[in-house]
Amino acid sequence: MKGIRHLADHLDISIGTVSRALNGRPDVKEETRNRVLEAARKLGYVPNQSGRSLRQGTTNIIGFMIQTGTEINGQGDTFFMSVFDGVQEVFARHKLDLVALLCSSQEDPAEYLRRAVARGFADGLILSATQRQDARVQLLAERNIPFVTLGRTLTDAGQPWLDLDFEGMAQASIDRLVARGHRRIAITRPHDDANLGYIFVERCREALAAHGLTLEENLVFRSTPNEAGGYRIGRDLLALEERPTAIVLINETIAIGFYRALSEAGVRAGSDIAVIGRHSPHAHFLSPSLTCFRLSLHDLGIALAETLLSSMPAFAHHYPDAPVNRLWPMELVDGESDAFRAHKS
Amino acid sequence: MKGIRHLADHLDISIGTVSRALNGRPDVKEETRNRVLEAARKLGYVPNQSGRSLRQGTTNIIGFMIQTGTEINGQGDTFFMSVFDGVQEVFARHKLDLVALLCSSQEDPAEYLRRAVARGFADGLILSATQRQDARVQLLAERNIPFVTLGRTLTDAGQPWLDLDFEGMAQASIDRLVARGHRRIAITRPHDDANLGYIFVERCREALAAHGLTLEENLVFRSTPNEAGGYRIGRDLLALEERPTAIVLINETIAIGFYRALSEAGVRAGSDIAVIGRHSPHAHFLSPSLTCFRLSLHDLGIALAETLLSSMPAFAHHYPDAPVNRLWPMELVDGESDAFRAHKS
DNA sequence: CATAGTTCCGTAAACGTTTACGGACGGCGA
DNA sequence: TCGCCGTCCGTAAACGTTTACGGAACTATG
Repeated sequence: MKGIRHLADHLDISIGTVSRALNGRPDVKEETRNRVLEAARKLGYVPNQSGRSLRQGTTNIIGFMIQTGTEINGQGDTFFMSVFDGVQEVFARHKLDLVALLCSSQEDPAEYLRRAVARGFADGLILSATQRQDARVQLLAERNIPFVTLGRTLTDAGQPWLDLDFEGMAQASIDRLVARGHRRIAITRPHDDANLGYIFVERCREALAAHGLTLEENLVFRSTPNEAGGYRIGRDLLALEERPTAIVLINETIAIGFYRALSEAGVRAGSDIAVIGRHSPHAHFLSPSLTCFRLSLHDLGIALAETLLSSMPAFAHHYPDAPVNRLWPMELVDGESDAFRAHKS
Repeated sequence: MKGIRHLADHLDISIGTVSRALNGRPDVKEETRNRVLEAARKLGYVPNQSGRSLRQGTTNIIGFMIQTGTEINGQGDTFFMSVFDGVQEVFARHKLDLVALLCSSQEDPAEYLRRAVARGFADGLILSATQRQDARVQLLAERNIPFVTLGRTLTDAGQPWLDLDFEGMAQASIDRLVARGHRRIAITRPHDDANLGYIFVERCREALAAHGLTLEENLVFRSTPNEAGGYRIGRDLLALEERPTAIVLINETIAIGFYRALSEAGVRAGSDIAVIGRHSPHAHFLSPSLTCFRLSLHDLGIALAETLLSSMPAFAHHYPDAPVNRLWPMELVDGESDAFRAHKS
């Protein structure tokens, strides 16, 4: 015999009382409760997940969906590891468990998600790597599953979202570079349909326009969000007849490949071209160090968790004034890579 | 009304038949089965996870435990994403789902695991970031939960494991460097109790001894497995009175920090010191490119999955001759960083 | 002492599945 | 015609919990 019945027999009380004692119900004598808790600890009893969630229709599990294989999320492992840690800090307070739902690169993300929620796997979801048109959003909204997205989509259904402030990044980058004399500024965007690319490019365009400049389409580089993509951008940029004097890199890891391409051509960031990128653990350790936009991933995770919980009836009262939608600011950190000043033409 | 009962009512048959039809039992008429499958598809029916696993005591879920927060796993950016993808390729054939069990940096890994298995969360486990003494191994062995570890421990309990061939890496690195005239060779190891550190150091020592050389203790650098750790190693190494002429880096990401430290001192890998490291997506894109040990992470994931399944009674017959323990070979890929030859003294 | 209220606990139903068991039905051979 | 076997399906129990309900034992109040 296993489970709660074992515990009940051992203590010679009924399973109902055991359950009530463990769940902190008021109608159980304090002494009895202590006996139960003690025995549970000693016998290493932990309630069976399936039994519990079958009965009460809730799993106490929150799923963070990520897509495996590389080149998809556009973020490194360390990105998610840090975010996860922040999320869990909040969830721990509510006895919620975080698991990562891993969608294989072989499977359609929306279909994967449909299966996961139909099985009743999780009480809530966190979605990342949102595409511009993202079928997952509508799916969850229809099913009334609480969720939050890391990244806006065009198909938002009123769900809470957080997103990095790419508008702010675009504005600040362009402003700084223009102030330093740059007129021909290259930018990058992801190769896929990620919404952030559209947002970033448009805001760069506007920011340039505010300075009386226009965004040249051949200075918008599209690439996979990895080192190879950055290398490709570097090669393409260097092959231009008229090189831009500055570039803003939207992804974390592409700087390394970009540097390599420069290096092969004897060009040096900071000396021959100004480079602004995104922070990652290696940003400070490149040579020259990367001027980049940084954010606290841990705090981002905390905010994600709080936003999600505030949309779940059972937890909302703990987070009365959590904002539903939030642009997460990034901080411009000085490095050596943007030291190059363009001559006024 | 929901679930299988809904489906049964809709088709005007009993729930037992529906279940049998869906699960591919033989005792159901082909025509009935097709009607059921069709209706299930149309209504989007997916069996409830809790009900199913409560009844049959199995979840069809395999958990891959990883520890969140950074500096813990000691792997580079996309390491896990690639491994996951390989694992899933195998699991998909058996309708098994892979989820990542995320242990917060605030929680004791063994305690976390104890809770997870007691709740009956997963049918099997994959453990990574194994420490030299790892309480998780004994825990799972006692409870008779099928599992495989990525990394050997001293407390192995006869469970299947896979591990990278750090012996081979040590041997090949030392042999190559010695053949190129190096006599004073530095090596690195993780800061924590990870078993691979012990293995690697000892094998390097042996390999050196075979060439009549001794491993100097002050040339063994211990560091966190990240860029900052690599930077620290570089600084410490450059501060030595007598610098080694070569170094072997055991972690993936430390090369970037190491390069930075060199760069600040006007020293260049490949020209002034020979560097051998571990492959990661950025290895080819550093300047100079990193001579490193590479492995197929996707294939490693496949092997992990197969090894695990071969130890699970329900699946073992599919993998009759999967090796229980396996040293996974790494391939030495030429780069520019080890071009430096030491003068014979 | 009678009554009402409170405190605590046992009983049993319910959650959504799977599956052992048995029954209905039809085909077949003797 | 009778009995047997095979095919297909319905019935109900079981998995491990939680929780509504009711009842027993006390306590308080009059």
